Amino acid sequence: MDGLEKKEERSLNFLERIIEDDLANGRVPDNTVVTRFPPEPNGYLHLGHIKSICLNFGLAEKYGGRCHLRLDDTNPEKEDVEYIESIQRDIKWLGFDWGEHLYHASDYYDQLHAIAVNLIKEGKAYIDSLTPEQMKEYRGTLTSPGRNSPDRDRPIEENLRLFEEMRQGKHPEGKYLLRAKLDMASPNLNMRDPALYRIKYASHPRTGDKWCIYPMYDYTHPISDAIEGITHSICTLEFEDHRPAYDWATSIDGIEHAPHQYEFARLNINYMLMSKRRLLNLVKLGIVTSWDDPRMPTITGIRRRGYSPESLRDFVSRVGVAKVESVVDYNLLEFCAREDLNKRAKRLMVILDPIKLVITNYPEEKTEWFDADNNPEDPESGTRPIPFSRELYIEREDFMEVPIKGYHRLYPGNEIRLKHAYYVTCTDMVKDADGNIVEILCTYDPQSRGGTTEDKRKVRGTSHWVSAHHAIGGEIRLYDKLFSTEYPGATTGNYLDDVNPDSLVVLRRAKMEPSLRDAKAGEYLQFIRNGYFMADSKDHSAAHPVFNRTVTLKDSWSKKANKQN
RNA sequence: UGGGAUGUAGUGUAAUGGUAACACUGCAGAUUCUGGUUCUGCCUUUAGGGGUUCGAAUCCCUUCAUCCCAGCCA
Repeated sequence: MDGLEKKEERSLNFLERIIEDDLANGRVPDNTVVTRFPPEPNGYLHLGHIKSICLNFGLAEKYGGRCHLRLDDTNPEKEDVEYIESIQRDIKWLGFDWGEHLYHASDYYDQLHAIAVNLIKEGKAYIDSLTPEQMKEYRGTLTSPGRNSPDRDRPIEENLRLFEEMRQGKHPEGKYLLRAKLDMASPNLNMRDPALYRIKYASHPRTGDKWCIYPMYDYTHPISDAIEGITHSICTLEFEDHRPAYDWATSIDGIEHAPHQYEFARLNINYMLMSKRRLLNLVKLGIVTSWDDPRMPTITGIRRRGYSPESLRDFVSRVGVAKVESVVDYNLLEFCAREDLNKRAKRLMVILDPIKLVITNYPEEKTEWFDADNNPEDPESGTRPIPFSRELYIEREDFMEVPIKGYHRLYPGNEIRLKHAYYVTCTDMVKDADGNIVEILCTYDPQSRGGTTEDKRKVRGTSHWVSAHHAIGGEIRLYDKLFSTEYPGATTGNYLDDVNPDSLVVLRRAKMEPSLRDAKAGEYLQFIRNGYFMADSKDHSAAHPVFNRTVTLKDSWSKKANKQN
């Protein structure tokens, strides 16, 4: 109880404060907080979007309101149904539900058009025939004001006629533009007569060829928010300069409901890239195999890698939300993955880099079955039988002919425990002609059956193992960070220079517990002492098992060992 | 004197005029049938300067630093 209450006491972030203040002062219609997640369907959702999703859906949930999913599809040149579908799949996987409230900016094209016509009639918008180059020139610069377009005072009737002709497809792309009549001298460039509609002969994923004029973001987004009754429209910092445009659009005559825009800092993580454009580039260049390559920070990629939605949501909540540009440490992401996976992952024994171990005093044909814990963290998880026999595989790094200081695994004369099974002592080894160790010879203590002895003598090392006769083969994909520097591209200016050449290491000689044949994508696994893994959703099969490493286990030994050498 | 925003341990985020704190990282140690987990401890913080105040991370002035904006992208 105490713990729960303390959790509730956690201080509010700035958005929660705004909402609670609005609620307390009766500024929220029907006391219902309405937010929206408005992705543009021009790429796959990534970790950065998860923050926005959690914020928007989380805020609505916390205050008993609702959150809409609105696809911001105003630029048919870049958008695609592939993305529209993946976005919905990814949000659902994260565990959020927009219920009936799935919308598209394109749902409002008719209304948007009618409002634009009204604007023209009121003399608040005009058709401009400036070329893009001229537009740029007339716009002025950051430090100097712009100039009015010669078309700014075009008669209303003519504006109306030209806008209609634009709609009917009577003019080529770029010929005309509908612009709001605001202030060319504004220090805010977004207010220097922003474009409202442009001509684009592109077929739209939803409206097909109905339109050849498409509305711009600064016009569409705020009005869409207003139409849907959004109360709190939250977006990232770079839209701060657009807020005056937002406020202008939501105060157009006839728009009753006026939502407000609030900005927060987008999520950045070191060693990662978080822009759709650059992620798309990685796919196009073949640096990764696809959008769902397990090294990608896309939701679909992280999912395939083996992260759970719970750990991702936990990550976002730990990151917090503020208005300061920040870079979150990659370590926090891995911490969240491990913390979650530790509680839920099924433990299994897999030898990544096998070396044979023969127990010379163990009967040749005998097989014993031991019960292994499925998860020591979860008493409910039960046990599974694992076969043991005279010939086993252990991890090559679990043996050293000449042990370094502090090494308490297997070496000549040393006794270790084979997890769940017996104590074994190394008596000898077999080498090939080149002097490479090819086999380790041991004796076992029959009294240590099950992994403990009556005399309670201590063994410092415990190794995992698989029975050579029963083991299955398969492919293990060891993933690491896609970039090897904290800020990809920081030194050379080209992020491609910092791609980590070892971001994927494929192991094909691994030996696994037979039960792994039945593993399925979506099952959280821990290969004991090696890390967390998941069957690959595309390539895994019983005939050819394939596992992706989600994240390693924390490893305090290799650090120590490296320091010594 | 273009506009807008932001500065709290290495990294995130609290403290909203009253003892600067939590998490991650890092470093020690204890426990452990995973060198995992768990537990304990340690390190390091209010951008600078001035002012108001009994008292300032918080209010005021000022300096500095960083980020965003000149798409018919979102």
